[in-house]
Amino acid sequence: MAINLAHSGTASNGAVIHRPWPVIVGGALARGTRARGAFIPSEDFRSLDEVGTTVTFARNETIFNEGDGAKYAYRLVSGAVRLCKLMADGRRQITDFYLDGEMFGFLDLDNYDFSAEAITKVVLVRYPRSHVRRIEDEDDAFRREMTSMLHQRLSRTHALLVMLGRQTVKERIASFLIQMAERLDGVAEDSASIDLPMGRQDIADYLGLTIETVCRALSELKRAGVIAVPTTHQIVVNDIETLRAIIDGDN
Amino acid sequence: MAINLAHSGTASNGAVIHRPWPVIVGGALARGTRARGAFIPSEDFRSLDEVGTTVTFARNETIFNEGDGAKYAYRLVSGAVRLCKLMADGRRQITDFYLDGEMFGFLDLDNYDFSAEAITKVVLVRYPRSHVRRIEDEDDAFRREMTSMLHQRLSRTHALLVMLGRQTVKERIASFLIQMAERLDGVAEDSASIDLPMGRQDIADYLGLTIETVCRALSELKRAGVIAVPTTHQIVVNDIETLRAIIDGDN
DNA sequence: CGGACTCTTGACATCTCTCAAGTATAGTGG
DNA sequence: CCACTATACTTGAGAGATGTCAAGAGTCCG
Repeated sequence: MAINLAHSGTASNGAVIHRPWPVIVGGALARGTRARGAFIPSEDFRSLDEVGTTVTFARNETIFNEGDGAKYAYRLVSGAVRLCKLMADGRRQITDFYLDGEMFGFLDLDNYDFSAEAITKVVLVRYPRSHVRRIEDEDDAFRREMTSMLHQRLSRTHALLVMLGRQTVKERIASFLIQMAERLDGVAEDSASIDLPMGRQDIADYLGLTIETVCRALSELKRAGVIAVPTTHQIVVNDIETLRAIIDGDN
Repeated sequence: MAINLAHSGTASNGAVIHRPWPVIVGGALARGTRARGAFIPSEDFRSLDEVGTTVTFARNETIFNEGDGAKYAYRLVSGAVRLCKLMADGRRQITDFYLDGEMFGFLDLDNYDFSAEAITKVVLVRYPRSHVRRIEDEDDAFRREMTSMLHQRLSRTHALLVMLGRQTVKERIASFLIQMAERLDGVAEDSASIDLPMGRQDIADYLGLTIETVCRALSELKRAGVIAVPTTHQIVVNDIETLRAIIDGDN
């Protein structure tokens, strides 16, 4: 087995190509596609199906760079992707993570607005943007779906803006954990196990912190019994209420 | 005279209603509507003209609140507006400023995603969203314009994300000043005078800082001769090259 | 089993915030 | 038009939080 990552269950072998659209269990899609901010395709996207090509990227490989001509749009079959902005001196800000089944690269204009990198080994389906644009022109429902995705993105970005500008370290970490629990797992009633595909440095670059600060915050939550950390990439939330309380400003 | 603000020249009297579309001097609109991130209307928006109502808000008045039903879209005739997100305990993050001639409230879904407040006395034209949606359905060019505005907003928000997550105080202030110089003034060859409509607290809430930190950073630039501050709301950039160098990481 | 990488922890430095006082500015009413 | 009061801005001193540097522990993968 290659990498000890969360999404291995979905399959990282060739078989996945026979089931290109993610299977949504329960009523998850109906319940909250937008609320959860996950860009999971609806019926409208099936018209793209025939023109998709399956491609694979290794861990830490670059899928495209900021400023590149936006030739393709992508749908994640398995694995996880980070979108980032780089500063001249190497400082990095991750603007979003994409997980299993989500779509990206559909919304950019002529050039990509940021780089996309594979966090784990990644399998994705790639669609020519020219084709996407044609469908956009022809199909009202598809276009509405795209606009809706753009709104979701903007809304998610605004939430991150508040985190970076006005939240403390504890609050950011708590927000991040709950966000990931909701996106990865879905149902998080009381206790949830989160399998994080990304490493500590990625979390740090997403939350505007250093890796050491992320570690310390997680350790503190562990010490307080709020979470358990069986392995580096697995986090068990024992007490989600405390996490929620932290977000609401109870330090 | 009421308020010592930048945009008094454009007129804050009733006469402005006879000239509802901003007059763009020189080639400013053609040169850089998108590049500058200013949402200045194009021809496509004229179809809205008949249904607009002029309304006025006093300084610090709320135009709408986050979560309110998005009944109207707005175009700023004169004055300045801030969009903000509030946390339960009162912490505030400003996500964007809107200046003279720009449009806002067009892009939200059913409910506004943030509050809008008048920074100065504000004159704006208000359009019913139902009408906007109808035009959107009927007019391809208009719809494209809206999508383009949405992209601009997203791109601007990403830039702010990098500032909040990874830039130092000096870098943020320098970025802010250059951004404002470009948006308010346009041509900033060597030295530029910026008339800031917003106060220090607004700048702080935009850049994720405290008001004291903003003051200190400005004072330091003043001491170094990079800027002059004739009045609180007026900033003269003496040495834009140094500002640019600061952004690129030369501290 | 071993080397490379990632994560964790500690000690210390630095930066930004907090609290507090003083100064300047703007809007109000005489 | 001026004086007054409220508001906004500036500056200082000290506290607290986060970053930096460094070492050690853990984990992954060949």
